[in-house]
Amino acid sequence: MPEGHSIRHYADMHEKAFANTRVATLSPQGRFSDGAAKLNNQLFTGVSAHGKHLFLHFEEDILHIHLGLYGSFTWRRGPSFESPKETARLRISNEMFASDLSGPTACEIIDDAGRQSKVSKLGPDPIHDNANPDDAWVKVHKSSKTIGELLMDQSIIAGIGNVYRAELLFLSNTSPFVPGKYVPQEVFADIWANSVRLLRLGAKDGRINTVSPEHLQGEEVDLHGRMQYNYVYKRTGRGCVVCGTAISTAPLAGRTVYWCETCQ
DNA sequence: TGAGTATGTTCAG
DNA sequence: TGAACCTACTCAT
Repeated sequence: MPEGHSIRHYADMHEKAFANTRVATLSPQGRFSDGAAKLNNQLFTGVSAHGKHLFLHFEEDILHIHLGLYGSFTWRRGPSFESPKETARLRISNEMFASDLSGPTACEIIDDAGRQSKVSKLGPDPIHDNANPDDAWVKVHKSSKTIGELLMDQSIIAGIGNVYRAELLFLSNTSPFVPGKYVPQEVFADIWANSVRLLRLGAKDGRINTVSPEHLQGEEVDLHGRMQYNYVYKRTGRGCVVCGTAISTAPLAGRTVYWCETCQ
């Protein structure tokens, strides 16, 4: 479930579980055997993250992980662990915890120059305390691309994906198809402020929840009886949480965008 | 059992 | 712009 909030969540988990301990690493699936051998028995020194990129710091190396669309971590608590699945790219463990990584787009050993190179290609990450949206605003304000495309561009804002795109645009009552240059500055400021708030909330909860308490009505449950967590994302065939209008969909920036034609 | 879908990125053309 | 790639889950047959 990898947008920026998940990466922050996983970073925090690894920090708590492994920081300042010596870890064992192996690659059950075999596609990262050399890397796992190099990391094995190193001191785990800390974590950093920017947007959807996770960096695990070891005493000699940095492990760069990007989960892509399918990647995930499975956590196991010791002192005795279940064996990792055969599909696990990497298991990291100490005496008390194990994390199993499967399906990542990237799992590679880099150095600090490599880390800086990757981060330099990314826009500000709203989840960071010192993130500055000024450059992102300048890029949006100059662009003839739609705001729905721009929000998916990691070099403008890092960490937003298809769910947050749909929800942030809904919360600012903005159509995904408005060109960036026609987005008012106060609307962009609203999108940014909500991204800061919702990415942090998602990182804390470990899942995306964008719906305000006043909209969390008892009847707002999905087919499985679970509470409603999104206003528009994947609500095709159901009504907008606020006004009841059927949710529209269209491909935009290679992904399906969801919006309410009345509210936005 | 197989098709379809998914919160993403990169590279070829 | 489209295809390729990585995995797990749901739904229809």
